[in-house]
Amino acid sequence: MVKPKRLSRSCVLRLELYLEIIEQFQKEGRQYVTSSDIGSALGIAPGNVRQDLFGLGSAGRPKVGYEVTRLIALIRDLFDLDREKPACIIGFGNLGRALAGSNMWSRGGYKLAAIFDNDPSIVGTDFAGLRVRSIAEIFGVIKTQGIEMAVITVPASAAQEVADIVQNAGVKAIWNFVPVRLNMPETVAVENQSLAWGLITLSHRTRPAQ
Amino acid sequence: MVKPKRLSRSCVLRLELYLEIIEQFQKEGRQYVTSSDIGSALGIAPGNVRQDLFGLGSAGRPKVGYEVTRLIALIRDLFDLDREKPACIIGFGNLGRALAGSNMWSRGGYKLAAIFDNDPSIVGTDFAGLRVRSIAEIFGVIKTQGIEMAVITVPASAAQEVADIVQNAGVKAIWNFVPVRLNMPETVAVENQSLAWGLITLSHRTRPAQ
DNA sequence: ATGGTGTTGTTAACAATTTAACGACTAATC
DNA sequence: GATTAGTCGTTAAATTGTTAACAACACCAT
Ligand SMILES: NC(=O)c1ccc[n+]([C@@H]2O[C@H](COP(=O)([O-])OP(=O)(O)OC[C@H]3O[C@@H](n4cnc5c(N)ncnc54)[C@H](O)[C@@H]3O)[C@@H](O)[C@H]2O)c1
Ligand SMILES: NC(=O)c1ccc[n+]([C@@H]2O[C@H](COP(=O)([O-])OP(=O)(O)OC[C@H]3O[C@@H](n4cnc5c(N)ncnc54)[C@H](O)[C@@H]3O)[C@@H](O)[C@H]2O)c1
Repeated sequence: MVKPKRLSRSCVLRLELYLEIIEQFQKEGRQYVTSSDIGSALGIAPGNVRQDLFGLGSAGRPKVGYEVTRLIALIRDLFDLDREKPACIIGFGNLGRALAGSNMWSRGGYKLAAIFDNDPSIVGTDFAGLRVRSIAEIFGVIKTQGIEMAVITVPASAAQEVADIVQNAGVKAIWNFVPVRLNMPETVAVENQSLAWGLITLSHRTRPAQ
Repeated sequence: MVKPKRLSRSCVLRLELYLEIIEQFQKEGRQYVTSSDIGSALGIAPGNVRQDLFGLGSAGRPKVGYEVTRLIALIRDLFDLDREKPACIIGFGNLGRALAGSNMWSRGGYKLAAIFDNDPSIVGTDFAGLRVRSIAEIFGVIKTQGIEMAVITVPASAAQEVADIVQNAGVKAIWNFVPVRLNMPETVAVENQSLAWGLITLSHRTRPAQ
């Protein structure tokens, strides 16, 4: 009997890495992986790996390691990756196009179900079998298609307005790429993908010692 | 006398948020901000803010708050944001273009000094006063322009090869957007911007309780 | 001046996470 | 079979990060 113990953010982050590397092992045809396999591939202590995996309900055999398929299933279930929730992209500019074409959707969890823009020269064009729709349709489409997540890649001036609309339409999660702090109720999970972080972090990490 | 105490990752993350919000206060014409101002704008306890700021060397006055200009200067110095290090983007596809056009460069730390691609129909085109150069020139350009950071946005198949080149050319930092774990020596700071994380995290956060 | 009030700098308690350790179990070997 | 070696599950310790608390101090009103 496993309690729904809350995982720390860093643990979730590691689990995501584990999944990635384990899937790679699977591609190489391996049936079992050990905590050392995972750890050394990732620069994480094997004990740390075991403890993280411990929380998932055990799937390992002493002397042999963890069964790859079972481990993948456990992590995918933890992240709810096997339920393909409908998602949409709002703002089909450079960033929106890059995200739409990214292979990140292939891991599951969400499937791209709609794209919106307000530029008449973009609306109506096709992308991977999806017609870019007018922003005017957004409320209705979210409702009828049951869209649960919205990727926001519009200019900063429109971000809050767009967020308000999708929230009212019933979206559960927002992935916000716009450098604006969205004002949203607690009930909506907002993930801010501030790329400036990466830039600043690198600048900090390579700062010459003083 | 302040020691070069190592900051935790989450502290760095918060400090970046502080900088953002303090600059906003500055735009509004304020000269002083209190830890409560910062905290309530960000949903962080004021004491936490003070403790983070404490490590920077004090800049605050009781009853008044922190001097905005001094605080900004301290954080910018911590992150080495005032030295505009030359950076380049490699792979000028959708993502490369979105990043090149992003306003994240305006905060400083790096300035976009070169763009590379290997597609003849892209090489030679202009972007914001920068000519997209052939990948063949990359080694020489990095050397002569003293480029310190490379943003990698090429297809997965080319990522490691590109990383090896820039590393040999003397780049100190790599911002890797490709879902591939780069094999790099310790001397190079690699920041993996795996967008899949955001996706998975949202899927996890909105997972229905079981 | 003087007392009141709000905010910092700093320390201490507390909580969470990471690291270490080790018994238990499994498979292989002799 | 017994023994050995390798790896897991689990507990405990150490480290780190967060929260709370409060004295010292600066400004303000009187
Ligand atoms: N997270 C980052 O650091 C990062 C990086 C790059 C871009 N961005 C942000 O992403 C956003 C988009 O960047 P981009 O380079 O793709 O810009 P872009 O101009 O190429 O794309 C914006 C798109 O949004 C559409 N749009 C504008 N208003 C709209 C509205 N009200 N409803 C629907 N669509 C609307 C436009 O027609 C355009 O197609 C910007 O806010 C930018 O700051 C962030
Ligand atoms: N981090 C994420 O989740 C995320 C999101 C979107 C895209 N991506 C990744 O970013 C990369 C680019 O995505 P995109 O949508 O911009 O693809 P894209 O095809 O639009 O752009 C790739 C560009 O790289 C150029 N290129 C190819 N080989 C090269 C080489 N050897 N040297 C220099 N340039 C080369 C191509 O000419 C093209 O212009 C992909 O690897 C993709 O997986 C990641």
